[in-house]
Amino acid sequence: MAQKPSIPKGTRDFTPSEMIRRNYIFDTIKSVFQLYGFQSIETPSIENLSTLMGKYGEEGDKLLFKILNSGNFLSKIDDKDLIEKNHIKLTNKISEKGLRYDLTVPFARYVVQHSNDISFPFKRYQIQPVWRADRPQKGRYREFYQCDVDIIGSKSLFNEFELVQIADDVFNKLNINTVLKINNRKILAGIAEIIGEKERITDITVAIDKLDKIGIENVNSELLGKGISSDAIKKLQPILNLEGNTTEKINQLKEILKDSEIGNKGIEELSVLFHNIESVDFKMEIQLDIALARGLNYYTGSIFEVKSKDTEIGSITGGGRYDNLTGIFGMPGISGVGISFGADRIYDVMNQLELFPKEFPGSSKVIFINFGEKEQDFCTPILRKLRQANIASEMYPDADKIKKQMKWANRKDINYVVIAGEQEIEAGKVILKNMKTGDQQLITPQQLISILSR
RNA sequence: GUGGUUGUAGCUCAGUUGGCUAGAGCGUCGGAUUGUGGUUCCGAAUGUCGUCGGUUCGAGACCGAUCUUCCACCCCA
Repeated sequence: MAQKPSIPKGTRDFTPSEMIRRNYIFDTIKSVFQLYGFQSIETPSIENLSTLMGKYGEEGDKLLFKILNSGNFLSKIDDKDLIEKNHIKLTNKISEKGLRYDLTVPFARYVVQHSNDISFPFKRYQIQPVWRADRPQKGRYREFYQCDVDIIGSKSLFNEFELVQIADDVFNKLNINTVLKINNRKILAGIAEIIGEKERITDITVAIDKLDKIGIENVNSELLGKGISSDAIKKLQPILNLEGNTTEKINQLKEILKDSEIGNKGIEELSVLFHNIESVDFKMEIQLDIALARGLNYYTGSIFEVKSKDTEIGSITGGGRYDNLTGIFGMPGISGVGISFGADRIYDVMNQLELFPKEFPGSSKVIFINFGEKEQDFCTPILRKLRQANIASEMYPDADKIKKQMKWANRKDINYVVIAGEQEIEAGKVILKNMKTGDQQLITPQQLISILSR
């Protein structure tokens, strides 16, 4: 072998046994989505950069994978631009397409583009890979799958409630212990307003998002470093120190935010959502978390995040409401809300906690040992009948040594082996061997089908 | 993007202050058993020591670059 081939940083190959587990996650999530009446769509991997840029904040733009224009992309570039080395300016001229960064923005684009064919509210799910030019770490990949569900064209908070139930269902089915954190962007906006730093909402939310991780002292010093007035930081302290259950927190916020119109709106929304949540039993823990901010710029109302309680992997699901994403594409006044399940992180959590079922129906139920041409001819019609009876079955393709064939069957976790050599064929029968128990019996092909049908 | 870290057989990893022919376990393959896997026993194969360059009589080990891994920051699923 010359040079070993490799794949780009932050990407992965998936082996058959990994795919069995990944598909288990995808299938579970998909079945829950369908249970709630969502329909699937797909969009292209690449979008026009004009669609993607400016939707994820400054940081997001940097993390977009950009695709070079075809042909001689330098032919129309001024020497001046090259010498200047302004990479942002130059990038705009040599690249007009990029890999999608999430599924929500392409979805908004899709909705605007297909608005004539959609009857709102539109409920869609979408399971596809996304790409981010981030530096990889554990649980952080450059190519990963998101499983998005969104309802667009409805302002009702019942949609938020549905999404919370979907999250609970998914993680119950996957057996993952989770906590769902809920907050509302309008409350964050209200807080910024009340403390007199209305314009600095992004800096403020980014800082208090770290409260859990770095503690109140460090949050304060980060805010100070960002140029937030010490007076404002002082006013923020009681908010960061909110305690009690959800109702108590909401009541305190009502008092704190009473002079902020947007803050009041946020509290009203939260109250409605939590009222709904209290009407149903949930297995996951659900909490109001004032410190939850979420980085994506387009959220305007409810925001969610789900964390696994038993690992350090970080958030495995996130989402929120966006009031004007379609507006950017020329179709204002359409509100949407959605959440996104991070399949790869869910995989990592389940793997780490050994939550995958022990046995998967990932392989054939039965395999025919191949003794040679004559025997193969004898088995072929039986094999066909088995498949017509919906029994996953296969024949080993070469007349290799029995030992090798048995070993191969064993490694593929195939439960039954059919042995039909000269003696069996003469009797018009086959040997069925149970690989778990080692038992074997001489039976007719008819009996074989009825036994395996059970 | 900033700072650090890692790379030796298919996999997990040893390899002393630079010194002869680079090792182990697991797996793979062959045999014991030419019609019976998973257990047991016996045997075998496997490496441009990530890559390129440098220092040295001599480099898996030291230096530089590059790629990759993981970690922190940033940000996020």
